[in-house]
Amino acid sequence: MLFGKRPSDDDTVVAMLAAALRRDIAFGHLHPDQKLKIEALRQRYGGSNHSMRETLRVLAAEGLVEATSQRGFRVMSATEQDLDDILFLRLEIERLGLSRSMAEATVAWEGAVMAAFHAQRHADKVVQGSLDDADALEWDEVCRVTSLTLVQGSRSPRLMDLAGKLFNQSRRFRLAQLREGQIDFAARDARHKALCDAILAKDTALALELHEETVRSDLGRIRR
Amino acid sequence: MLFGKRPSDDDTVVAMLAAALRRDIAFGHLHPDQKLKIEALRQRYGGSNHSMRETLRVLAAEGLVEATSQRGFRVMSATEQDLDDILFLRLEIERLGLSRSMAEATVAWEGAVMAAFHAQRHADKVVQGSLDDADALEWDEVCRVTSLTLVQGSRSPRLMDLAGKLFNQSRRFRLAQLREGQIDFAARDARHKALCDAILAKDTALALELHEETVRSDLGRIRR
DNA sequence: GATCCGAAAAATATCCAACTTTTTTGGATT
DNA sequence: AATCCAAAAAAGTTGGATATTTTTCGGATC
Repeated sequence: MLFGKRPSDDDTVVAMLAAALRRDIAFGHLHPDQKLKIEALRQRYGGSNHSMRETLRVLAAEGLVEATSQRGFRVMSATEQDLDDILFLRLEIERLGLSRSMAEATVAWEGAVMAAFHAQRHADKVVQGSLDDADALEWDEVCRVTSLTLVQGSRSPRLMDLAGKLFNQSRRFRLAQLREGQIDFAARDARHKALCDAILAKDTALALELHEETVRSDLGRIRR
Repeated sequence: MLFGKRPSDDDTVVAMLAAALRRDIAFGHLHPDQKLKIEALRQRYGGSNHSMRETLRVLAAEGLVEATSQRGFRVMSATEQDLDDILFLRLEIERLGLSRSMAEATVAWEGAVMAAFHAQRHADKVVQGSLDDADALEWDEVCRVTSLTLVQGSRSPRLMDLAGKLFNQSRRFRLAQLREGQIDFAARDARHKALCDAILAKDTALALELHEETVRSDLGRIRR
C-alpha cells in the first residue's frame, strides 16, 4: 500500500508512552527539572513500571530527560545555557549536513526540499492566528520535517539522527517563541523562499547563511 | 575522600551489564549484526529480562546496538560505511570541540591536556608487545580520556557527551587495528608530542591538523 | 524447482506483585 | 543552626505469567 506506515510507529507501548511524554515536555506540561516519579507517571500515562522505565531511558537518549543513577529521572533543564548549547550544536550539525547535501545534490533531494518548503508555507499559514495546541504541534512537526530534509541528502545516518535529536531538544524553546507571538512570519516566509532558491541555485554560502538565520530567529537568538 | 568514586559507577545492575556488553562488543565477542536474544544474554551475563532490556536500550542510545520495534536488538553493524560515517562525525565534532577549547583555554584545561598525554605515553608503552585483552582495554580507555580531554575545555556538555559516544562507536575499529599490529607507535608518539606542543603554543590550525591525523591513523584511514 | 501457505515454535513485549536497597524527609537532639 | 536518626518514599530488581508478533518449516500448489 502506498504510504504504508513504517514499523517504527506507535505500535508498542513504550513508543506510545514516549510520544506522549515528548509532547508534554515540548509544551511544558512537564516542566524543566521536574522530578519524574515512575508511579506518578504510570498513574497519568498508564503502562507498567518497566515500560515506563524503558520509556524514560529512551527519552534520556534523546536528551529530553536526565537519568541519574539511583535517583531516577527528571525533565532536562531548559536554561539559557541549555538553549545556547543546543543552538550551537544544532547550527554546526545542520550546517555540516546541508553543505554535504548540497555538495552531492540529487534531483530526488532537491524535490524533497521543494516539497518540504511548500508544506512549510502551508503550515505557517494555518498556525498563524491559531492558539490551538494541536495546530502548534502539527506546525512544529512540519518544521521538523523541513529541517531534517535539508540534511537528508548528506547520506550520513548518524548525522541525520543527531539532527533529529537536536531538533527535538530545541522544541520547547521554539514552541515558547510561538506561544509568545515572537515569530515574524513574514520575514520567515521570505527567508524560506530565499533559502529554497539558494539551494536550487547551488549557492552554498548563501544557503548556509540563510539557514542559520532561520534557526536563530526561530529560537529567538538573532545574532547581534 | 580524595578520588572518591562518582555516583555513576557500576552501582546498578543495568550499569554493570552495560559495561560488560560494551566490552564484549568492543572486542568483537559479540560480533556485528549478531542478534541479541534476551534469554541468551541473560544466561551469559545474568540479570532479569527487564534489566537486560533496559541495558539494551542504553546501548542503543550509545549507538552500539540497534533496536527494531517488535524485532528485538542486534549489535550495530560495522561496515566500511559505518566506519566512514563515524570517522566523519568524530572528526567534525572533535575539531569543533578542540578549537573551542583552545579559543577559551584555561590553565586548568592545559594542565589536564598535559596530564592526559603523559598518561597516554605511558599506556602506549605498556600495550606495545602485550597481546593481553586487559592491557588493550586499559590502553583504549586511556585513549578515550585523552580524546575527551581535548574537548573538555569547550564547556559544551552536549558536545562532550557526543564525543564520548562517537569514541565508543569507533572502539571496535580501533581495537581491531591494534590487534592486527597496524598501529605505528613511533609515529603516534611523535604526533602526540607535536600535538601537545601545538596546543600549548596556541597554534590552533596545526593542532587541528595533527589531531585529525591521529584519529585517522588510529582507525586506519590515513588521508593520502 | 520455485513459490506460496498455514501451523508450530520461538522470541518479543508486556504486566503484576513482591522484595531489596538507596534516597529523601521530618522531626528530635545537641 | 547544624547533626543525627528512624520512618517513609522512591528507585531498582526479580520471577513468573501471558498476549502478541515474528520466524521457521514442512508440505501443497503451480
